[in-house]
Amino acid sequence: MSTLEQKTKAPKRPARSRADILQAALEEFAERGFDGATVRGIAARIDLTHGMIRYHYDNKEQLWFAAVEHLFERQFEFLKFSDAEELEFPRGTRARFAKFLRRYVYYCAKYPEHARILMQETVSPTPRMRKALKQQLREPHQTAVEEIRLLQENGVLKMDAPPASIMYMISGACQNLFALAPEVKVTLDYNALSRQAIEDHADLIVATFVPE
Amino acid sequence: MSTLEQKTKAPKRPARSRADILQAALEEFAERGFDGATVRGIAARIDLTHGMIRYHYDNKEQLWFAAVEHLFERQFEFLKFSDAEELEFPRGTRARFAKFLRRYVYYCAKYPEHARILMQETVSPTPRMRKALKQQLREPHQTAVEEIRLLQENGVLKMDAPPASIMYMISGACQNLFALAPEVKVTLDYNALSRQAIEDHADLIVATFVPE
DNA sequence: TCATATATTATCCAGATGGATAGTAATGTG
DNA sequence: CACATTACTATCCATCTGGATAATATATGA
Repeated sequence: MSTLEQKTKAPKRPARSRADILQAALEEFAERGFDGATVRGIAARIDLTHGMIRYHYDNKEQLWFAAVEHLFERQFEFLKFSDAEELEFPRGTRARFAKFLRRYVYYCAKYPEHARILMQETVSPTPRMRKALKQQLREPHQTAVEEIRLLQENGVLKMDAPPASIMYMISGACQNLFALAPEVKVTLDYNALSRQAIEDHADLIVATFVPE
Repeated sequence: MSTLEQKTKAPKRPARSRADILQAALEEFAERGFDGATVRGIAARIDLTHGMIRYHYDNKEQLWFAAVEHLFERQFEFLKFSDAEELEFPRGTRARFAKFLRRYVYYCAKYPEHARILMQETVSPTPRMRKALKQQLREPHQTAVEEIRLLQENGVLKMDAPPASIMYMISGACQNLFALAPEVKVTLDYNALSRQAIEDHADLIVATFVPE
């Protein structure tokens, strides 16, 4: 029951939507980490006072949790296979895996803050953060591992290695170029977020991990 | 000219070495980011007062710079090929690339804070940090790209993709499992830093990127 | 129009932080 | 032993931070 939704008697609409605040929070947390991020800094990104943020969210940790929840919902929507696609691309097939990988590369390029936030927040999480990550990540990760096992059985993935190892190798291969895009620009003068670069990387990923 | 080194007349040896302080700084910066890290927190990790840190380093940014410099020196030493190895493994050969990749995986597993720090600090660096990264990263990155070009010409790397794309794909594939080791433990109950897991990942990386 | 629920502003506060400084302890050299 | 040099402690301070609260604005429904 978000305080941003108006209920029975609900005058005066908010100037900034819930999504605006959470996106600003994601960017601030991604850039500065949980401790480095400030409520005032998040507010300033969308011309709010820090009091307004605290009006909608009890404290910084709850805001972080809401932002991460928003992040995963958005990712789920982005990567989800439609009913038609589910029929066309059955689980465990090469075609499905290739399609998923390509879509995942597009996701990483569109929301590079995802990788950055996870990298920062999973280093030494507080008990509450551990719990949050368990809730948000455990199930999708385990189904991903199942899918990898299936792909191994079907001979699509020929690697003989622990599924966890394969999974993090591939996700790292997809994410890294975009999560470090500013570094790539400075050191190699390569614009990783250009349309062409994204397409090239998707091609490379598919060619590397789903050969033939 | 570090104030930690004793010069002509130099009584009273320091209780903590320069390397101790920089390692503590690296861990704090890796865990909490530049803004989130505190000088007092770094000092506390090795039982120093924050005054002592400021005695050796003028300010937080200089300390960060020294820590990153230390990081890259350590990496260079770790990955460097000895003279004997340079003879045995000429540039642009498959054997050299395989050896390098395996060594890089070991490095990532031993110093996971490396990937974390770069991920945090290259997101929106201040002008001074941009300059620092240029100085430390530009040259090694460009020689790495040259090596990739050579490997492509020699047919060792068969991928037809921009070298920057290949480079960040491979480094991400190597780093990710270890940089996110705490996450892997929580979500998949897989100990990425165990000797066996490291060896498995090195095998997987070599098999994937240097096939045959 | 007026009550009411929500949105927003303007403060205040205690604690932490980076930075500064004055003074003290230890140790090698002359 | 004195003295210079380095290592270290103990403070102090302005600023920023998360959090709290009281007053105000705005739009809707009765």
